[in-house]
Amino acid sequence: MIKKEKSITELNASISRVDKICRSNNLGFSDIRRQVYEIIIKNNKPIKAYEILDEIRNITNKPSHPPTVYRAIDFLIENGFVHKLNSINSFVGCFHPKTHEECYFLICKKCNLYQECCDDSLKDRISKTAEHKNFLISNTTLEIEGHCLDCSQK
Amino acid sequence: MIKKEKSITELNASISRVDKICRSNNLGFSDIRRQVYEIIIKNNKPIKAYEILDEIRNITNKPSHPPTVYRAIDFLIENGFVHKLNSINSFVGCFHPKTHEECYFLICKKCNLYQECCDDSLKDRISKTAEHKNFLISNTTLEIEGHCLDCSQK
DNA sequence: TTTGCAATGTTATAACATAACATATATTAT
DNA sequence: ATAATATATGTTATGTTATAACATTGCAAA
Repeated sequence: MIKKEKSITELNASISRVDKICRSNNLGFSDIRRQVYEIIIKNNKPIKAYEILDEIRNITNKPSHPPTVYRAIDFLIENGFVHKLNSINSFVGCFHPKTHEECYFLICKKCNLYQECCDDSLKDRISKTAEHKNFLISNTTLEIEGHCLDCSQK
Repeated sequence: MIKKEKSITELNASISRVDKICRSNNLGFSDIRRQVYEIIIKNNKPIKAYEILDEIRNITNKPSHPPTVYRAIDFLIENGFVHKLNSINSFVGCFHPKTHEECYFLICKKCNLYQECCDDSLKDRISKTAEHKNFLISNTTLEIEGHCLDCSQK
């Protein structure tokens, strides 16, 4: 998928963007929440809750427990800073929070990298499909698994 | 969603359709697999693995264990007779196995009923999106959660 | 008839997630 | 400043979902 690692600069930009959003919306962007967010976005690939927990334990050298991580994740998802990939029980950062509600993904089974694929025509098509069945969407899971160009060529 | 229960006739038709497909493809449609399939399709709503397990235990009055159920489910999914809804860790029957690969769903959060929404334009849109990113699809999860007409009117 | 294979039984445990209650920290109203 | 309130975190325990690993069974081909 040739997804280069995010630079420190990019990561910091993401963090301060989230920080700013939190300030202006009166959301507490606590140390734990920031740490979890940072761990998720630093990781190039979807990361699992217990992997995050391990990282936290490594960083802080204090006992940490699942609820700590899951609570932070909940906060981050609620506010659109992070997405859950249901098909692989993993989490990814959102690099354009608040710019759109739904986010769709391509997930490479081989290299484990992912891409967002949130184009409007797809979104429209999904809306129309739901509309046609008189269905009121609250959230959409679209996860396309397969192989990225790189991996399918090997 | 006003989804009426499947009639006995419809259920039997489904079962014998699967049976036929299995025969002609040399797939063993064993008692357990048949039972699990039947439990899934009889249930109007998405059903969970452990709920299936409970049913099996009730029916057979013998000790049954998770692997039994999961193995049957795996078989049924592999052959397109059943789908997993990743967003709610549940399973639903497929009433048109082998007619198309991917299957998309509308899931009502309130009444828990679901509908398939496998229209071609949606499928095409997804294919094009993946193509555009040079991505080779192996399987797609599209689950739209929200409220059906019935439930949104209440 | 034994060898091989597919399916199932069984035990144990891994992986994912939350309930419930205690404690701490921040905010606000007095 | 202080009590009252709300928000966030710590901690223990447990609930839920899923699989590994190995034993057993039953059937079919050699």
